[in-house]
Amino acid sequence: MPKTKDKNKAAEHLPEIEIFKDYIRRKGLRFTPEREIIVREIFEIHDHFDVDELYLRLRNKGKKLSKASIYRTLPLLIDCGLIQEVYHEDGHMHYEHVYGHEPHAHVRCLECRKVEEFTDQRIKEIEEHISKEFGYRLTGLRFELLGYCPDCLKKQYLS
Amino acid sequence: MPKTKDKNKAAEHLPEIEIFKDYIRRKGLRFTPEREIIVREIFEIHDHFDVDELYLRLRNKGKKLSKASIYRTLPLLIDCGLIQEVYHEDGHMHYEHVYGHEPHAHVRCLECRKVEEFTDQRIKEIEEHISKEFGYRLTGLRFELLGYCPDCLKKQYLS
DNA sequence: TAATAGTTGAATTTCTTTTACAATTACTAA
DNA sequence: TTAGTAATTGTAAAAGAAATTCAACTATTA
Repeated sequence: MPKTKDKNKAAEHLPEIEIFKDYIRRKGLRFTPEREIIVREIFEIHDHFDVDELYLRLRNKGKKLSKASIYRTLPLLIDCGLIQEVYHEDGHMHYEHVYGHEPHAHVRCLECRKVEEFTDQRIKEIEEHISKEFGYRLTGLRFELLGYCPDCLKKQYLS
Repeated sequence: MPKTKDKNKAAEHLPEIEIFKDYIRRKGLRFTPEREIIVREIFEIHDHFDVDELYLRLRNKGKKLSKASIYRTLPLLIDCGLIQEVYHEDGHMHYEHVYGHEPHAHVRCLECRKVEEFTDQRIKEIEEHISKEFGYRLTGLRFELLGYCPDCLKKQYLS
């Protein structure tokens, strides 16, 4: 078997796909080609993404599936804990991977609109505190800090 | 001057109104009756709110102003730091007061959809850390924990 | 008091997301 | 392997939020 085939094989066994398949079957749903294409594409994006970006990436690769299918697949991926809504901006929702990512916060510059990620041990501590103290079973978090980045502060847009 | 008059007077000097007025004038904008009505109503709501709720509250009080005015006023209130977007749910944005409120997190139950607030000293510590370490000037934060509340866990919806 | 510039409401538009429906297809069990 | 069934798809339409256009109005300034 040629090497390239091996590579492709490896790509087919993304843990995300397996988790999705398990979820789909547990729910009595169907693992369709459309869903597979969408999920694979999402996990090739290594950044925040939105429906339009995902749709255009697929179109550019010649995959002609409808936006309706994307809109229908996203809640499934959220439900099985693979992705989550991160923030609503420019009139639509933005998503990010969850599986394999540590809980983290986003710092957003209100001037240049850049978003940076950072982790802090205290985020987990707070989660644990809430779980134990309030009796919640936590499945996700969104943490966003808003302000102005050093570059924009330097450029004297703001003082 | 009768006591009731004093009470009303006091209500007129809400610090939020003064902050809004200052902002409006600093920007060369106008403090109109519509804006005043909207801002006063917002600060009579002591909870998260959305455009529709605000609009209906005003309607029920016989204040007939347009949703367009609400949509136009909210960004002003966000810009001067009086309110912020908290979360996007049910297809629209929800807001909360910022002025006079300590930074806090929201815990949302994905089953009963209840939202609880809590504070934690570590939230401020993280803010300070980001400010100092990354050189940001921070103006706000959103912190949302998602999961299942003890009541819903008990009801065996989930195990 | 007139001129200027910001604001309002109503209606319209834009855009995101959801949904209805008929055709199609994945899965199940014989 | 092959029906039978129930879920899924794409298309188009619908629903809904938010932004915008525009003429009438109004606060502020000169």
